[in-house]
Amino acid sequence: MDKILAKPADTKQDLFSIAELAGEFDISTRTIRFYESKGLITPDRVGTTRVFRRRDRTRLLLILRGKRLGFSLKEISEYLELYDADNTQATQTQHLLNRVNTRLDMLRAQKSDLEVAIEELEAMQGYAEEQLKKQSA
Amino acid sequence: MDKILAKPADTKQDLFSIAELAGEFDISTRTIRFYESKGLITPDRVGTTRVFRRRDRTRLLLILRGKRLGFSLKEISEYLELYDADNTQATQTQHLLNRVNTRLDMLRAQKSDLEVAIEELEAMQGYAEEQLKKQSA
DNA sequence: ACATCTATTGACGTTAACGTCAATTAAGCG
DNA sequence: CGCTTAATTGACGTTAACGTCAATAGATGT
Repeated sequence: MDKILAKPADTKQDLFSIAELAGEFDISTRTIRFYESKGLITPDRVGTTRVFRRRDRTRLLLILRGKRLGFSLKEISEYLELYDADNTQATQTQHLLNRVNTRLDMLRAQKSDLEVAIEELEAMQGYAEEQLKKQSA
Repeated sequence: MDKILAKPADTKQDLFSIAELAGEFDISTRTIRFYESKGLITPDRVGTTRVFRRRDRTRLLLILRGKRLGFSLKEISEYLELYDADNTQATQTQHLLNRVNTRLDMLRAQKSDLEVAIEELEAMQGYAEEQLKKQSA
């Protein structure tokens, strides 16, 4: 496993080492390199050493959130593309809008699934609490 | 691939073949057997042929929803256990309640992640639409 | 200068969640 | 009763998403 040492995060930093980001997000350096190999992030190099800027740090945040939401790396990479789309040409903007709307539909469907699941569990919770009252009475 | 034939679903059915369920939920029969091998569902047998009741049909629904929400089969199986927990003994009910609450925490965290993602995309949507207006003007 | 971190790359291993294929067995029907 | 269709099991293949390990190169502290 990687050490979680790395430089003391002096506030307002805008360059990061692979170890810093791994420590901050609690993932392995290998995972970060893997994401790079998949084109999800594109750190600069100083010699052979990777140097990460805010952009890739932000991308890592989005990647991890995407994972928490159950999306595959492929889906996440499509999601990330939305963030650096070209907005100078109307047709490009229109394409972006279409893709954003498609994504929104997916996320909203997922949200509605989630809400149903939550309601069901809340019902179970209510039932269980009621049972406990009865049984202790 | 499996044929999507199977019996005409006479309403109020409470027994199902593997092919019917596969067709209805648009998954392969192999997947259903795989879920069984993992203990997620426990169809009856008539000879060697699987016969599914409403219980397993419902479980399939829950499994698929769990998958849409990005949970692993292992997590889903724990989720399913909540549905057939023993509620006759107070200590069991208390355990159930604890596990339900743990699940609820997970789902609520996910929902909050989702809401942030949706807001971000809605902002992008608004921005893109504005751009298009400007460009067409 | 030397040992010690830290990083890089490449090769290979691993787990989950299926799919594909083949050999059998069972069921329905004209 | 053969024939076709449907179902079962087992063996093996596959893809995604990493982890493990080894060899090597740079940077760093003493």
